[in-house]
Amino acid sequence: MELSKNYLPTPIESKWYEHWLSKKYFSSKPDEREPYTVVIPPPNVTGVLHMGHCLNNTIQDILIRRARMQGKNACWVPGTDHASIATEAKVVAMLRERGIAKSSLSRDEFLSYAWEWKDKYGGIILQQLRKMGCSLDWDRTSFTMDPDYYDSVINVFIDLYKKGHIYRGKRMINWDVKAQTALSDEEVIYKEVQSKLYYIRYAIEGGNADNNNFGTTELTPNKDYITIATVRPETILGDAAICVNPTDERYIHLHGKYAYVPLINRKIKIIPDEYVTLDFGTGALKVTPAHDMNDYQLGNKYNLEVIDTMNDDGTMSEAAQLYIGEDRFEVRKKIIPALEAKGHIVKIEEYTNQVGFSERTDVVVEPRLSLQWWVSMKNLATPALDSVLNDDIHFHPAKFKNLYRHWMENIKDWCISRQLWWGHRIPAWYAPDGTYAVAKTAAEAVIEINKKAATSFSIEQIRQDDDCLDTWFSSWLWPFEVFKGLSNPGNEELKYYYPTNTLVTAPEIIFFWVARMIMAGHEYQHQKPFKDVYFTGIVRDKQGRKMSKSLGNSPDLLGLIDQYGADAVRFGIMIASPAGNDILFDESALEQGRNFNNKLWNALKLVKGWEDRIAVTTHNNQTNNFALDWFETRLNQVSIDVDAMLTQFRLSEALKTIYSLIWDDFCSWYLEWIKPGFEQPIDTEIYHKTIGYFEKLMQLLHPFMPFITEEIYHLLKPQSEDLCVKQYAPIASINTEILTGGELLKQVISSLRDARNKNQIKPKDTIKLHINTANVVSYHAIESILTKQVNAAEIFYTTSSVPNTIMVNVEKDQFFIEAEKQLDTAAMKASLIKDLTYEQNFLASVMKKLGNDKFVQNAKPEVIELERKKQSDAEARIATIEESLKSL
RNA sequence: GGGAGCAUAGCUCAGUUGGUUUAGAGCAUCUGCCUUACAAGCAGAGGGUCCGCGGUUCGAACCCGUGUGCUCCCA
Repeated sequence: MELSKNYLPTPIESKWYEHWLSKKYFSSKPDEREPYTVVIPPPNVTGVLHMGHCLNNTIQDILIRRARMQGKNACWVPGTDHASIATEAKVVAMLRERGIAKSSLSRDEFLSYAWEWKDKYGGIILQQLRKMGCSLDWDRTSFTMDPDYYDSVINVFIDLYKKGHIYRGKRMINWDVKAQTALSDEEVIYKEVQSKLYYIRYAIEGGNADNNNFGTTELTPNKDYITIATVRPETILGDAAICVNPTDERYIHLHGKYAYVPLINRKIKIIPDEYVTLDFGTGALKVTPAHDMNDYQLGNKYNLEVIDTMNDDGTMSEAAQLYIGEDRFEVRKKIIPALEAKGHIVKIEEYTNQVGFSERTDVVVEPRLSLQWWVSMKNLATPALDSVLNDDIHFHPAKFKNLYRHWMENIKDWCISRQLWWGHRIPAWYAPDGTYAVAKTAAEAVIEINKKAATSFSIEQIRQDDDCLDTWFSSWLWPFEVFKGLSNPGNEELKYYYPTNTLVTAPEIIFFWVARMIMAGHEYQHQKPFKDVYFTGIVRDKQGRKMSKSLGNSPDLLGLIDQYGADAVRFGIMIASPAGNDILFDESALEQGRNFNNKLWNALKLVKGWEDRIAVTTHNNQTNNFALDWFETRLNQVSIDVDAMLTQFRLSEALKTIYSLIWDDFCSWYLEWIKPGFEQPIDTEIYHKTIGYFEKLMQLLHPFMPFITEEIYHLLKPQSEDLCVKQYAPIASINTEILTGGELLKQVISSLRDARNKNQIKPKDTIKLHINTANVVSYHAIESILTKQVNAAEIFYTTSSVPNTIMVNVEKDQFFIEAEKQLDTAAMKASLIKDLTYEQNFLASVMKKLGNDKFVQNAKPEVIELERKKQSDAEARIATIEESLKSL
């Protein structure tokens, strides 16, 4: 069979994915094996695959494939999130393109468009995950708005409400006065606007200013009046306080005093708070809790009155006292002359600021207080905090424990209502008089309402809440609801798969999602949802910027897979991504992955080329035994190391280790050592053992690069099973002596090659090698490897220096290279002196330690022992070098 | 404003409870090679004040303090 020059991934990848699917390797059913469960962080149903998904899902696939090969029942559950805000925004945009305004549609009409859209475009991302080789159990695909799931979300809302964990409360929202609807933050577009900054003076209680006529008397600033600056003068009618920085010397004497709001003469307090910046405006801030996010916070802190001066349509309300029923911008125009007439205006400045506009109607958004639904978090947080602090749930890396603790200890209540239609509709009903009830159906609600209300209402009179629940209010149920943990409580699958094993996610959603899943797990299953949480980093571009649409720096992942192959992409993203660290994505890592594929492919080609030349030989038996023993030991050692790394979630490091085992140890050393000469036969034992090693290497690498490893595994020899499900064999204990021998051999070869290089001996020119060693026997075992690797014609053993040769020292052994080449004794001497200096300095540092009484008294005996060994080794090396120098 | 974290080779990062040969890897760089698996390759080499300062210790990249610079999360 003819193998292509380079590895061509595309046809091979689709072939194997289809094969694995047809064999149902990814599908899992409860059985007697130990389960290993991972639930996918459900991507947005509208999403397309980006680098973040690629990283996250590659990691999950590595964990799942390894578990499967370890004999566990591996179950990886796929699915998507309805992503209320993002999806609704996309549907609205799609409708707009077709010339349909959301406001012209009924809720049901809008939702039917949304479902249509979801069925058409939703879940593309799941198809894309197949391209990456993800071994998900597709029969279990879930969606957060599946009928059962939807029901469970509503039931959880009702349950938490009944338990007293859900309540209604006020919150600042973005209000669109034209559409008369609340907007999510994402629907507000900030634009730079040329505004005016008005400086307005307020009379201070007990001063000489007449709030109704400032112009009449001589006034002293900050005694008779205080000046504030604002871009929204119409809101002064809602002022509840004036705030100054406590360190501001201009106002210290005014703390706790009162001032009067112009035009309406409301008495308001002057309060100190760090929130106010000293150098903006006059350093005095008017506080209007009903109409500004930050002022509302201040209002809460100081228990200020909330005076809502605006109606739903942007006109002034009765609470404003003046201009009732007139539009906010009209009032802004009118109020200035009114203030001027009474002498309140000090000056008016030009000012540029950011103003929020409605994405839908392009009118200025009004921050406004509104009744929203909240989850009280304190009780839910306690068990969720404990389970992480006491390591019932392990975070990787552990540094996120601190962050988690800090947040959970200062947790704030969760606002769960969203002014959207796409999502789980809040199961609350309102009667015209404001009485409300939480219930599954209108029929149940009307009964509840009539119990509470003064008059009796009919079912037609009550109206369901228009809002939907926050997306996270459904995804916090994900780890158990994908097994129908709520819709079918205590079922067999839930018992078998839950708690799941590992959650792989990004640290930026530790609070949005991870913490809340832990809470929901404890509340509804009385168990943690997962045992380990692996936090990935954020994938950034080469310059360290976040990937974003506007920067256009997100690579086209499917294009990259086409170009480099999925294995190469998986390699590239994993090779430098330790847990919790951001990844700077660079296409050169993908190239490295592709080159690695190619290296594997070529190693395969080499080995396949021997197939027709297998023979029983005695030739070089001893030498080849050394190569076999050494590589087998090395393979076992690395397998043990890799297993330990993966257990500790050090995935990147494990991959690097395997990469180096294959590229360096297997290809560069082992294969070169056993490679027969041109058209020479290969020993049958060597051949079959080499095939066996190659198989084991493919098995070790398979979780990281599933496609090429499966392909090579089958090309090595006819196989009765697939690598994908081949079980790892237990590893024999290892003989470290042979590893030391191998290291010495590598070092000798490298040093001799270096000497050849430096002395400009051409690769093709042979040398005669003389070895002065106390260990002749051990050199016999590696003699033929050495001969081949340094291109020696002959090897001699000697007990003294050989004149007119190039001298090389490795450890305690001396090597003399005899070549047809003029010797550069000066260079040789310089090199030896450099070595000598290094050794002498090293010895000096060791002697300094050993000469320190306190070190000898305090250090552990094994540490002292080690220092003594360093000393004797260094002394021996120095002696060897000095001897070489003398003979020059 | 509140909190968390990072700083080691040109770049990206390891360095596992302070001692394992005066700090390791990959990429990049330099030198020599088209050697019958692979130039997407082979063989070799060079490159570090472990951010600055102070402290603890027989011993610090690692622990403590402090300064500087950067990043992220929440508001």
